[in-house]
Parts: sequence; structure tokens; C-alpha cells
Amino acid sequence: MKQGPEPELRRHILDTARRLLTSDGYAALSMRRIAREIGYSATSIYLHYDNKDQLVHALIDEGVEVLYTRLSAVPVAASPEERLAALGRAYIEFGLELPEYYEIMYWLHTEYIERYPAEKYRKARQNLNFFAEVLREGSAGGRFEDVEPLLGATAIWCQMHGVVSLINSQRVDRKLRSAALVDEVVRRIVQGCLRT
Amino acid sequence: MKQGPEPELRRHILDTARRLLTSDGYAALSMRRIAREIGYSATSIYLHYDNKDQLVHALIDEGVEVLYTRLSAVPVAASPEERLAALGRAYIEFGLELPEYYEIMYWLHTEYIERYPAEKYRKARQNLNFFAEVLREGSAGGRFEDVEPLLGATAIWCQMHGVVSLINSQRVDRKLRSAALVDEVVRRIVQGCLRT
Amino acid sequence: MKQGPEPELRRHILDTARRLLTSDGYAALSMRRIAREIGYSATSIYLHYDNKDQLVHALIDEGVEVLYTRLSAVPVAASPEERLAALGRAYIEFGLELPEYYEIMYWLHTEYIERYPAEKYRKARQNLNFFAEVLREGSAGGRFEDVEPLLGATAIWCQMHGVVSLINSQRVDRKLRSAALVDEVVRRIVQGCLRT
Amino acid sequence: MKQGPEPELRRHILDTARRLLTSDGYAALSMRRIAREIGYSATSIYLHYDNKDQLVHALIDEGVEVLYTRLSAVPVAASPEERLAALGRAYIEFGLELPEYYEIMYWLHTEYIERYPAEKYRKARQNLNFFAEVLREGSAGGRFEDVEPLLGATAIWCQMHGVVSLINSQRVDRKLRSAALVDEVVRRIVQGCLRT
DNA sequence: CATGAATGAGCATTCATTCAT
DNA sequence: GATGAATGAATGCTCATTCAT
Repeated sequence: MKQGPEPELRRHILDTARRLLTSDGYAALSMRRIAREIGYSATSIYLHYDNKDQLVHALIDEGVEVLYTRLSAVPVAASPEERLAALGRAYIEFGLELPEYYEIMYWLHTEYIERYPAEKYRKARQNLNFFAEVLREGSAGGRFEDVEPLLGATAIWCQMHGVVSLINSQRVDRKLRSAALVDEVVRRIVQGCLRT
Repeated sequence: MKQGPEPELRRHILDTARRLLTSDGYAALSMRRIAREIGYSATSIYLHYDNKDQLVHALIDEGVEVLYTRLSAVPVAASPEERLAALGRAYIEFGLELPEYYEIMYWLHTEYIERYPAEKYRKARQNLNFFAEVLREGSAGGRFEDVEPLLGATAIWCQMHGVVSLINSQRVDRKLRSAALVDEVVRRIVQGCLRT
Repeated sequence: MKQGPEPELRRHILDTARRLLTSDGYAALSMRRIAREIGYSATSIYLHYDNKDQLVHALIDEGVEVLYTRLSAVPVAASPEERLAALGRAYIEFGLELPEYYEIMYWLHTEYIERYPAEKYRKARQNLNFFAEVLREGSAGGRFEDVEPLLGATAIWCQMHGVVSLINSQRVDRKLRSAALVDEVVRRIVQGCLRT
Repeated sequence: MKQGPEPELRRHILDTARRLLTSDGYAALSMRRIAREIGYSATSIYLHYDNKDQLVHALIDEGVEVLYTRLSAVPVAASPEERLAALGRAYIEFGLELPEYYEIMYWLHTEYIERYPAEKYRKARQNLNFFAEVLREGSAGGRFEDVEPLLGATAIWCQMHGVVSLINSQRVDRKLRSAALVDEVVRRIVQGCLRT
């Protein structure tokens, strides 16, 4: 990957790529289209990214990074329940507020994931640890059911990813307010952990 | 949409399209590839579907239909909890066993959703009713928390869609067995409904 | 390879390709360029040839075929010397009169040869047999030196290919008449075989 | 052409160009690839060569030069036959041992020949004189047939060029050993000159 | 019912070259 | 001497679609 001291255009490229992806869908993410949009020749993009793969990977990288930053910023809480709720809410809000960052991580077909460097992949998984950790705490404190942390965290991930994914693709009944759905999902995330 | 008296080829087209989609990915879903695969000319497909949109819509229709059939076949159960678990399991199994039916509904949908006829869209929503119904029952019987049924059903949908989606796109840690994750998700679906 | 009953355009394509190759060189042999030249869209060429490789192979095929036809047409002769001279002259004349057929067989880089079907390759070699055969005859009759026929034929091939190649690429001194050079080469071909 | 006081980079450029040409074929001979390979920017090459034409011409120049040096180094011999054989062998060995020097003179030449300066062209012809000279000697001494020296030399050139060309492009039957073919060609070169 | 012929638009990528620094 | 940024043109190839038959 190239890494010049001129990151302006790189930013422009990434932002435009993201905008295109969310506004016009997967098919709009073409080198030519991005170039046209930023008013440069298609060739110019190749001055900053060796090929489309690397550009897409850069997009994914940023998504992973931003999510990590957001989860890191979740303040400590009085109880595991509260912390879990806060983390879940942070994840979901990230997905809803920055769909252009979120969707690139999930919309893109497996083909891009296959070529995604294993090392970065591991970093992406790190975000799950926030959840595994709080499950461990809650479990140790006796408040949460004893469930294998990775398993529990992944199940919670399913809930969070599901709600972000359905809302962003506008599949949720219009009669429902998104905020209400998010609240309910968060409530179910926590309740699903409690010892019965 | 055209509706000739020769449904054999239509079947052949849809099946092939689905097979291509899951075997070779999104990019393989082209009129030409389908035609080549079934041994007909590309033009022939247009005798049965006006354009690619309509073909894709037909694929989605079938997915909705098959899911409906599966959910309808879930037997009555002794308790709302059991019925809910059975319904959830049925949904998830549908998504995992027939990814070629499931993915086209959610993965491709996003690009075709705008052009998807509103009337069919409503029919797709019907599948949510199975879940809203059992929530109503459980709530009436005092076992379930009192939650607005559509809201609760949608939250459950998030859980189911999330797990299907993450497993099928192979994003779940390989250390986890899919079956275990599904069990945990189902468990959390039920527990999320219980009165506390 | 496609093989429709509509060979007109195929002919047009092949002829144009050959003309371009000899007039404007290797780089002019592009699908788009051919298309532009024949007044069709680039896509149309793909209706007749699956890809560029197959088109080029078709060009080579025809060259091999025409050469074979010409060598076959060389009449029987009174002596091996005369037959050898006639064969050599036929080969060289083929190369000089139909450079567009000859050059495609030799100019094109090895990359095309690597993908050339082995079976056709063998057929191309067949043309060497005409020469091996007459060497065998001459040797049996005691007129020619005893040299392994394949070896001798290949050495003669070098002479023929060399003269065609140098004349066609205009490397021969302008003071020399081509006809004189060809005569001299043919003379040397025969004399190189004679028993000393 | 530019002529700076820094010939190191020029050397580096030419060597790399040649290496690329023989290792990865014709298509690899691009300014960008050369630049990448030597670790300089593409622009830098233009400090030493006005354009690709001039670079290629420089490559050809060197080929002509090296061949001249090799032919010059052929020691005097007892007889014209021996000297002719030695010269022929030297030419062929040059072509086979240094294909990166030889091929650029003949393979690429065709596309660049039109723009090759006439003055250099004449120098290239000089190499033919070695052969014309020995023909003259042999003829004077009565051992060789009386053939116009330029004509004879050119005919011999055809033989040498043919064998180098066919072997290097791997068109010779694998059953044949290159060394045997070269021997036979050299033998025929000499025999073709002898008075009968 | 079915097809072959045809096309314009699009794709990712590479190229030789220029120009300001 | 050297470079980064930039570009227009070109490449092989695929696509959805149309139309006359």
C-alpha cells in the first residue's frame, strides 16, 4: 500500500467511496465512479491505492477503527447490566449514525473478506472482547448466567447486528419508531444474560 | 410480468439463478450466466421475465413463500415459550439450510428493494405475525412480559436475522460451533420475553 | 469455440486482424481496433470468438492450413534435389506472398503459443514432414548425405524461415533483389544436403 | 538523446529493461515496470531517455555493438571454411546465449524499425561484412563458389537468424538437441559455399 | 417459443507522458 | 537529478437489453 504525505485526496476518495456505497449500493463502488465523483481521473485513484481491494480494505479498516474508538469511550458503569446496555447502545448507535462506516463492514461480499489480511481481521474481532469481558464480570459477580463469554458475546452481536442491519435497510415496519426498537433490543440483550 | 403456460423453464431459471448466487456469489447472477447454465439463449429468459428486476423479485417471492410454509408447519406447542423457541429455530434453520433462498431476500434486496412492489412487501411482513401472535398469547397467559407484539416480534426478528446473517457470511469465530450459537440465540430469544 | 452458420463476419474479422497485424504491428491486434476497423462494436467480436486467444489461434490455424495446402500442391519431381528445391521455394513464396498468414505464426509472442492446443500444434509440425520425407528419399537414393531426417528438415526450416523473416521485416540490404536472395537460399538448401 | 555525466543509472535502466524483456516478455517492457524494478520513479527515466523509443533504440544499439565485438573476437583461421564456421558459430552463440540482446534487435525491432535512425542502421549492417569478407577470401582462394559476397553473406545470415529465432522462440521439436541443430546448421552454412 | 446478432455502457487496470516542484 | 501528482487513451472483457426472424 502506498502512504504518501498527501492524505487529502485519500480522505476524499474514502469518503466518496463510502457515500456512493450507501447511497447507490454495492454496484456504485467502482473506481471510475469514485473518480468521476471527486472530479479526478480514474488513474489518479491508483496513485493512492494499488487496486480496488486495497481501497475497500482501507474502508473496512476505518469502520473497525471507529467502532473500536466508540466502544472504548463507553464509560465504566455501576453494574454489568448497565455497562452491557451502554456497550450495546454504543454499537447500535454507531451502526445507525454512521451507516456508511458500518455497512462497508457487512455489505461487502465475502470475496473481499477472503482477501482481507488476517492480522486486521483479528483486530476487527477485538471489538467482540468488550462484550465478552462484561459477560465475564457479570458472571463472576453472580448476576449473569454462566455462559461461555465468546459464545454469549457473539449471540449479543447477532442482536446488535440484526437491529442495525434491518433498520438501515429499511425493512422495519414504518409504524415502529427506531428508538423504541433499539430500546427493546437493548433490554432483551441485558435480560438474555440475567441469571434466572 | 409475463405468465406463460410453460412453468418448467421458469422453475429452471429460478433454481439456476439461486444456485449461481450461492455458489459463485453476487456477481454470478447475470442473465447471460443463467442462460448459459440452463442451455438456453439469453434472449429466452426475457420470454419469461421482462427484465432482471422481475427475475430477482420472483426469487424474493419464493423465499418469502418458503419461509411462510416453514413457519406454518411449526406444530402447536404446550407453552408459548416452547412455541416461540420452535418458531425461532424454524426461521434460523430456514436461513441456514437454504441460504440461496434467504440471502436473496436480504442481501440482494437492498439494491432491489426500491423497485419491489409494495403489495408483495406487505406479504413478506406477514411472516412476522407468527411471532407477534405467540407474544400476544404468552402475554395474555401471564408468562411473557407485556410488550407491544409488533415491537417484540421485530426485536426477535433482529436476533434471528443477525445470527443467520453472521453465520452465513462466515463472520463468526471458527472456534464456535454454529449449533451452539443457534441454541444460545434461541435461549436468549425466549428469555428476553419472560416476565421478570 | 463458437461455430455458427454465419461465417461472413468471421472471415471479415480474421482478414482484418491479419491486415492490422502486418500493417500496424503486434500492438494493433486489439479487439477494439479490429472492431472499429470492420465497423462493428467490440462486443460483436465476442459473438464469434470467446476471447482474444481463440481469435489468434484461429489466425494461426489458417496459416498452418494454407501452408499445408501449398506444400501439398508441390508436384512430384524427377529427383529429390528438384523436389526439395520446389518445396523450399513453395514455403518461401508462401511466406513472402502471404506475409499476413505467415507472420501470425511467428511474430506472436510465446504467450500465445503456450496456450495453443497441443493437438493443433502437432498438425503445425506436420509441415516439416514434407521436408523430412524428401531427405529420407534422397538419402535412400544415395544422393543426399545421411542425416537424421528431422534434424535435416529443421535445419532447412531455419533457412527458409530466416529468409522469409528477414525479407518481410525489411532488413535485407536494398541493393539486393529479393528474388536473387531466394534463389541463393534455395540453392544453398539443396547443396547443404548433397553427399560430398 | 540526452547524455548526462551519470552513466550508472543508464546502465541500470538498460540492464533492467533487458531482463524484464526476456523474463516476462514483450509486455513487461514498460517504463513504469523498469522504474519500479530499479527503485526509481518513472519520471527519472525521462531524465536519461526522451521517450520509450530512444530507450529501445539504445537497447538495439548495444545489441549491435556486442555482436560486433563478438564477431571481431573470432580468431583468424587456417582456412575460409574454418573461419566461416567459427563466425557462424559465434553469431549463433551470441543469439542463444544473450537472447535479451538478440531478440530486441529482431523481435522488437519490427515495431521500432521505422523510427530507428538510418545512420545506426548502417552500422548494424556492418556485421554482415565479416561474412562477406570471408566469402571473398574463399572465393579468391578457389575453395568457395563464386557468389556475390553481399548476396552470399545475406543468405548465410538467413540461416543463422533462422536457427537462433526458432530455438529461442521454442518452436523446435523437443526431441532435437539444440547443439545438434546448431552443428547441422553450421555444417550447411559451410557446405553451401563450397565449390561443387 | 426460441434465437442469433448486435450494441452502448461499464468494469479494473496499465500505459507513456507531462508538469510543477 | 529526482519526484509525486496527474491524465487521456487504451486494453480485454462482461453486462442487460433490443430487435428481426
